Amino acid sequence: MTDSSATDNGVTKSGVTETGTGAPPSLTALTTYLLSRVGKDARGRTAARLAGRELRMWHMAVLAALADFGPHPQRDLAVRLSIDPSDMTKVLDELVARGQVERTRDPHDRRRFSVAVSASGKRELRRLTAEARAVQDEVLAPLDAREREQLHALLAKVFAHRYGR
Amino acid sequence: MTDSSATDNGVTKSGVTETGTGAPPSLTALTTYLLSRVGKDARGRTAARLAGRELRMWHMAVLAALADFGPHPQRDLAVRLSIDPSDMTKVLDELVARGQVERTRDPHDRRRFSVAVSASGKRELRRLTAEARAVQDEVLAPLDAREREQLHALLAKVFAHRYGR
DNA sequence: ACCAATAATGGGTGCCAACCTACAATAGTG
DNA sequence: CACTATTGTAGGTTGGCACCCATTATTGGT
Repeated sequence: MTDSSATDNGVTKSGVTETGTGAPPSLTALTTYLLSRVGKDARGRTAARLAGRELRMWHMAVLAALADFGPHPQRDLAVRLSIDPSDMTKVLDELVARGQVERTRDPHDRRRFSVAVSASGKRELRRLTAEARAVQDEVLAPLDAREREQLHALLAKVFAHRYGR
Repeated sequence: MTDSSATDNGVTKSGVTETGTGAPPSLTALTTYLLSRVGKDARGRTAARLAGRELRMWHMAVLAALADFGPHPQRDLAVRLSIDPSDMTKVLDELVARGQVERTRDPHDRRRFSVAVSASGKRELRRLTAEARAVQDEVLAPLDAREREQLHALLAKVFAHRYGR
């Protein structure tokens, strides 16, 4: 209690500073800490790659959602991805400008747009997922195939519990 | 290729909108996607709790580092945690104001501060880790003890590969 | 005694994600 | 038709995080 581990870091007795370099064990002991560090790293790396193609995460998410589930009313797309409708507008503006999604008025309700991914959008999505997988290989480098499966399964379980239906 | 899964979401034929609600499979298939989503969630929740105590992540990291490794020269502390020295100054200002860390001039090099955690700081850290563990229980709820160990071990391996030593 | 390097600080910048509000067009409802 | 709700849009705010630079005090070297 009085005595912490007390390495008495670098108190420079004789002038030489020996700084430890690792992360605090009381943090790395937390699974959530590792989770957020590694997750942030992964996110950062993929974001960097997407930026190389002038895109951000939401663009990819939108393309993926449309490719996976088919056309959506714009609003429902926002709901599905839990993004603010006004932000969705901006993301779609950009994707439309690139010709990667198409906004068409729903004739039965002219307030609504039906949003669909174009052929070019699908191609883009394929490129993006390729990049993402490359990042994945970087990040999961120290794990062998079986370990990767395990990790994926565990995360999927956690993910499904809160976000999956 | 021509035919996506095409659920033709909510095209409102008769007025009823049936919006799917899950995340796109082509994303959830990526381990890095799960990693960043779950990680972000974990980070967000803990951040929220810390905010309840008027603190942010860096404050906790600093307290943890000092508790784990003993007093640091301020600059080395910044290096260890990979934070900009000027930002470290600000974080420490706040912790000092709360009486949770102590800045004392190193008598052998009066440019330097030696930073140490106070008793009150250690108490705070204990509260914070308690909060963090609570969050962890929320997030990892669907996993049993063995699965949690597995997950932790896998993440630790990944983490160590880039950040450790 | 002088000079170059270093520690800490103060005061910025830019970026991004999340959120919020007001508004115009359109729809359904009594 | 009058009224209310909904859709998409425009615009702006906020908070965090990561940087970066100029300045000041102090050191160590020569």
